[in-house]
Amino acid sequence: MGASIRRIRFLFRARVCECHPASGNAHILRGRHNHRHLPRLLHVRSRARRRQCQLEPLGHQIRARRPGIQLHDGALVHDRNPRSHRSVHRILHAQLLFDSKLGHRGILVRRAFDRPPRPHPPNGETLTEVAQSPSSAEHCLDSSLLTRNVSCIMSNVRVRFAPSPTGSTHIGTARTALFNWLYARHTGGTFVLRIEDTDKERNTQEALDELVDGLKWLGLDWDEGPENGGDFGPYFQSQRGDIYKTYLQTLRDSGRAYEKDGAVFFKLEGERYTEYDDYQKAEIEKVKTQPVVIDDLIRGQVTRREERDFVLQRSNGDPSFHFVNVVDDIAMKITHVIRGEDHLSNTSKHVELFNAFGVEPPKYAHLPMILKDPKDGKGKMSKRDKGALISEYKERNFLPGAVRNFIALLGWSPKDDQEVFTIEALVRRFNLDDVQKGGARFDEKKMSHLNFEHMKTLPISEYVESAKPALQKAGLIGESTDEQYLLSTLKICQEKIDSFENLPSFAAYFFSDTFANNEKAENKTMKKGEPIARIQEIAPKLEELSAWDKASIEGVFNRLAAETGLKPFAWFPVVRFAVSGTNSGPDFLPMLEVLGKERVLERLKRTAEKYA
RNA sequence: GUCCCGUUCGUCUAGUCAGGUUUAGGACGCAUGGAUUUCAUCCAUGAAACAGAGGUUCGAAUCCUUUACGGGACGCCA
Repeated sequence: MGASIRRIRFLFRARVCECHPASGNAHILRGRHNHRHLPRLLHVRSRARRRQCQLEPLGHQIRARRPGIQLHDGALVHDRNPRSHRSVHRILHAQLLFDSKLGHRGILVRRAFDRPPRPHPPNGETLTEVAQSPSSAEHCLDSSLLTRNVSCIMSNVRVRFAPSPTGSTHIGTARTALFNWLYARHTGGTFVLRIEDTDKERNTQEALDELVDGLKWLGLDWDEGPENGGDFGPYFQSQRGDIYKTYLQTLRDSGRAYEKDGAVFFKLEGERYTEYDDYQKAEIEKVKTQPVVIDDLIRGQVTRREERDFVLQRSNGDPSFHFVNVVDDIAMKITHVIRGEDHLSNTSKHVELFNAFGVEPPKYAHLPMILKDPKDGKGKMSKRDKGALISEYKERNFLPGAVRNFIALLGWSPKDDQEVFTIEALVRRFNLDDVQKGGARFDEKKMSHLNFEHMKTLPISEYVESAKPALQKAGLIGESTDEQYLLSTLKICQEKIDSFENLPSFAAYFFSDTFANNEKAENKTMKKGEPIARIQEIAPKLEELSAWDKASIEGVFNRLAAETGLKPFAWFPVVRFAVSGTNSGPDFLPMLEVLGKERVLERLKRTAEKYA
């Protein structure tokens, strides 16, 4: 057992018989898809389902190419190539699709480990088939199994999030934190929070508090760092002065650091010359160094050359960013550095430092920038741009899960059609391989949409809790509000309203008798036809009702409709307007039921008098 | 200015590494229509992209060259 899979190729043949409405002819869609075409496959499936056609799987094969993956009875047991995570997901995902969506039994096909990877496509290869029971594929997908298997190999992963608390927490900052956290959780590694507060002038306690609050709000925790401690502390750079002194001395001893104008500089190796620099507008000393190669998990190999000595310690005695960053990464045994692309050009400095210390640099992953809305100008998103601050979403009562989901999708893609992710699914699926290279632009509409998707699936008890702050802020609920009434109100609002921010205006009339009338709705319903007659017809019948539930209320409207020959619709808008002051809201009958007989009758009466 | 990174519908993206199954897929947004019952909900349908030019190839979104455009860095900020 334990044959390693060398090539994953997911082949699929489907026969879809669809009756084309125009021609009336049945025709056949036939497709063979490799693992890159999962979306296509899903599309065919959903189209078949929509047309109520039959989808007939003709068979499929999975072959694996990537070295270092082993499948053992369908389970992942070994993985040493980081790129192969993606492949593993594909296998698992493919099986899920076949087992649960298509109702087809998954077949895993693999071939011997020692076969040459070429030619492609392989002709006439003998494939060994290993039949999988559907349950075993499900078993593969079980997150704990995946996490456990991956973590036992990758548990040496140590990533850090190293913010500088100089202001409000920015969405890009939050994303860097999230990606680091996801990578740590996905691999079973360690997530370190390190505070880069070497600039005493600009760091504030408030900013630090906000940062910590923001991370917690997003559901991110850290294994080592402030509040939690750890073996590599302290985790505030301002408290690590002695460590930096020691490391600086090492560089001085080896002749890689020198003092000039009271500051300490790093000494690059190579021939020195002076040149006029157009950017500095001055004659500057430069060094002909050997280029350094940055091994970037997202961008591949990036070659860059550092040509000027840079500061390690400022003349006031404080160490500089580049220096402390590298020293801490060494001292904290960081294995992967995941950060914004704006650091890519700094990385050559960092690699030079790692080399000077004789330490292997970590793996780098430079995330694409989040760009600002062109309306707001050009360039990367800044703290002043609309929607840029995490605190803003918190204040606007966005769900943290939705915000997390959205920023995860800013630069990362699961490679299939799924968009709504729980935090567990994110951990399971996240991978640096699937991070985009190009910059992403922030789309507020999509953020709201995702928020709505999360709101819809929230269990009602959590929904109520999440809704409370917004309602309280608007003064609609208080100590005396009946919990049961609140719950039934929110239950009928949940599927209709797309943000808690809009909830007060949407549902004010449930909690207060003094709601405003929507002018447009008033013109539409009260200024034409005979609205008062409709109210006067229905009110007495509703009053007679002994049981106040949806069915009984519906019965009243239906009976009246039968008597008068009108449709129930003749009364609905008028009654809705009378009780709510608008023409939109939750489903009509449940709304009346929740409002209660007393409120409904009172408001009908009030409206009839007002418009008489 | 120098160096580095990037570029698929308006936006987020799939497909690019291993060229052919693609009529370039999905989602948001937009438009139109529908849902005995309003609607900010739901459903259906539609418009909408491989930045340009060369090359390699039987075949290029995919490989190569180049131009354009966008982004980043160039601090005793982080």
